[in-house]
Amino acid sequence: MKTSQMLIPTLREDPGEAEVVSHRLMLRAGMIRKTAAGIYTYLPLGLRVIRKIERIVREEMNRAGAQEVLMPIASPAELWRETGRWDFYGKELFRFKDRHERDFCLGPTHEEVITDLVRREVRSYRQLPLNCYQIQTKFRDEIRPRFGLMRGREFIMKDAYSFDRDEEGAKRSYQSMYDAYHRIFTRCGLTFRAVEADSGLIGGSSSHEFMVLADTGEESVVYTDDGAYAANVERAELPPPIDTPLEHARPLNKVATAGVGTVEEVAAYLKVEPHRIVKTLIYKAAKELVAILIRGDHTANEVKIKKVLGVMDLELADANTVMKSTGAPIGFAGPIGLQHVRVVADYAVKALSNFVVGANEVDIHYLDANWNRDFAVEQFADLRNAQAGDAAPRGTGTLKVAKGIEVGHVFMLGTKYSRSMNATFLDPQGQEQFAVMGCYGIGIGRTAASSIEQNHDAKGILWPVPIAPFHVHLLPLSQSAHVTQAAQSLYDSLTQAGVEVLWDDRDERAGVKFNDADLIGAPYHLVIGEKGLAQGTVELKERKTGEVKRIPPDVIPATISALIRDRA
RNA sequence: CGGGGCGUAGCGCAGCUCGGUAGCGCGCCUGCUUUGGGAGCAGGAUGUCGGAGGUUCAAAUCCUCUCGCCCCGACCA
Repeated sequence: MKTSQMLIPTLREDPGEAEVVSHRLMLRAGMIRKTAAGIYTYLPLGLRVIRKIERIVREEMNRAGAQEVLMPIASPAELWRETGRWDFYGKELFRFKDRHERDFCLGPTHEEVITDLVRREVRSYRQLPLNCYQIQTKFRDEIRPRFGLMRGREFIMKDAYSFDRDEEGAKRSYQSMYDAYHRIFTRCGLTFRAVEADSGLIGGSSSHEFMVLADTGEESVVYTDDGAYAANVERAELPPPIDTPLEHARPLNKVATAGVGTVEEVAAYLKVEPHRIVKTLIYKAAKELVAILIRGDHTANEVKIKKVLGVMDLELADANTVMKSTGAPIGFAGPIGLQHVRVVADYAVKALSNFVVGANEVDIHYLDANWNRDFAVEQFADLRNAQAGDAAPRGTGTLKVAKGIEVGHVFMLGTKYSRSMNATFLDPQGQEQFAVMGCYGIGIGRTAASSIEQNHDAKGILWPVPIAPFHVHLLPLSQSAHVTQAAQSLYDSLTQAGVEVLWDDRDERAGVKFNDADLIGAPYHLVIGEKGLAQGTVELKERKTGEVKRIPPDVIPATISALIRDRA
């Protein structure tokens, strides 16, 4: 392709709206443009990358025995009402009505639609296992879309759904998708980690997230160096403390702590370590108020709290509610003397004695509080996020923390959807059974963005060969006849050899071409200049390393084909 | 939804405090020169100042409402 014939609107300056690297570079390289918040148009270069990733995904899905289908984007509310998700999915579901006032939504995921298909078409165990996938645009009206393709409201996703006769079969399907995901992200050139995850809104029993390790990631993962354990922080289970004898309890002691409310302030003011402070978080759990006790240096995990309390809705109480229920402003709540509020504490609190708590009075804290003497704890449980240095849940070692971008997620669904939608088949004994399901997603655009997060430098993108929009950027530095002729001949021979070439045929100065080429990030640049041609060579530059080789034009096609084959 | 910020030429921004001709850089168009890391000179085009209403002789500027966007927190591929 010639640059002059492609829409590649590169930007010299960073657009004001973009914060993270991948978003900035995709805009600057002319790959995407925003149409509305979280909704993007893919320009030719961006689309080429998307298509490359899709191709890899297709190949691996097919290899794993999944079949491609294409479900509708619009789906009727009835299906969603069957599983309860019409209400449960909430505001994130893009809803609309047709001319007859019937409710529809734009699909955020397709468990309902595929299960509806399968319950109609699958009668016998002989038709199972079945695994269908699609690559399609999804819609989720995210509270806060951000970071370009990283979190859009409209995005391209590969979603697959497996149906098996039994739990054993479902596990095999799950494993086969898990393995396929490994191959996909490896082929895309990403550094990633599969971690244990929570199954969230989709539901089901077990799940893994595929996390691309990058500082801009919105997720935190914990892992051990030996690789024996890796999980989303939200998910990582922390065991109860080993029963060690508590210190001798000192008398309870009230102290003035004027104007210091946060753990850091209290710690500094009273000269105690944050881990000797217990913070009391007042939550609204469904209709009732609950005090959650967490050690000062820990953070609460709302997913875990929801599970322990058995509620769906959980939010921190507002200032007024805290004032009313504890008698003091936020920052001074404590478990001692608290009325009409359940008290649930994290395991770590159980191992503490003589700690600091709020006194439910303005500017007052207690020193040397003890849970077994001064107040009643209804239950101790795992309520906090794992953090660096915690003991690993299973096996040996301590946990480390890293930031990650979730590019894929695999779930064991069990019979959650087949039951609620009555998707059954007849087993060999003629008995009706519910199909055992799994579902598997990959964010295609997010995968592209993640690659940029991991592969870029100050000048632009460094695409890995398999997903690069072009393999080679051909850069003739003059408009003279013999340079143009050399470019044409290289373009022809490379194209014939199956190499994808972007030919910068614009009448621009060398600097402009170099800078655009660095920005766009094709793995190889071919520079054709008068000087080189006079010596019978052109320059082959590897974008990533900057390494330059001067090579006679006639051996270029073979050289580049070999390089690309090695890295594909 | 809560908190913070921004909407002025294609892009990046100034002008707003203190009302009075709408500006700068880059890009774009024409010509000449130049041509290995974002050229020089000369000439030129481009604005409902996000929108609506109000105050005023006069509004980008002051007031009210509204829409959009970005950033920080609770959701997810």
